[in-house]
Amino acid sequence: MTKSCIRVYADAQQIIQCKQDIEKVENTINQIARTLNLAGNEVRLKILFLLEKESKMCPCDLSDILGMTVPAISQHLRKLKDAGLVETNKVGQTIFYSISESNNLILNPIFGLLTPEKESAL
Amino acid sequence: MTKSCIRVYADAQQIIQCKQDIEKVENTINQIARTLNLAGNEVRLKILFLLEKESKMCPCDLSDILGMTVPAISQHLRKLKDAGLVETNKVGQTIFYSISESNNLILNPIFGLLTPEKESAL
DNA sequence: TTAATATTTAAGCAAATACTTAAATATATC
DNA sequence: GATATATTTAAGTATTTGCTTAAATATTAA
Repeated sequence: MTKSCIRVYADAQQIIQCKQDIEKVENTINQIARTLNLAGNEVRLKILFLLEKESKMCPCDLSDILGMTVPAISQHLRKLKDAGLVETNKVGQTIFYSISESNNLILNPIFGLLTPEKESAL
Repeated sequence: MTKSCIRVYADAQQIIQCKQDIEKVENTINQIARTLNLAGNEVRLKILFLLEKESKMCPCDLSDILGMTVPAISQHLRKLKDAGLVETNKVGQTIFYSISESNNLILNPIFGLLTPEKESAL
């Protein structure tokens, strides 16, 4: 990164403006990226889909449904919980996970794509 | 994965139903996960945001704006192009990248979150 | 209290990721 | 044709990721 772009037709003003624009949304972009990164994994997206659909599930059930070991599921759930995407409710020795309302703006449009009507449009 | 869940209160019918439901959306989920995974990276999300905003940009400009080496940018662009999220238009020795229309359903709601009004709601 | 169930945590590891630097390719200009 | 610019490709590497297995924790039931 010693030299910068010296394209003949580079629009210096546009580049300066874009730098400012990016800086302005930097925090928001990073937050969205964090959420999308979590949802951008097959297993976790399935977990989120199931929680959205069934409203709550325990690690044991998710393990059964997705055909994966309980620790593997548990570790995915931990990531989702750390990021605030899901929340827990303990009942006896069972821990029910459910979608937390906090990241709705990001996740809801994605869930919307998994309804029968929309699905074919992809 | 030898034993399956034998929770006392497990709802066997629900689990069977969920397995079928997941199988039905398996392909769609995988496709969405692939796109979200690409967008779920700070650098790539910024690239997508800039392409959406400026309609087209070359690797050199993106390198300048994001303060990263050209090869680093180029490799991100390649991933986005391989997935069909962006497309290219060569003019002389400059290659302009732009958002491809194909994954709009997934990406547009995300871009919507980066407008001044919506941003604060996150 | 002992045994079983539900879940998490920890350690280990193979694979994927995101960068770096150097070299290759393609186009434009002199 | 020789040189400069724009971009890609390739090889190397440190870090992250997602699993595995084994052990720890917590709750229930006998």
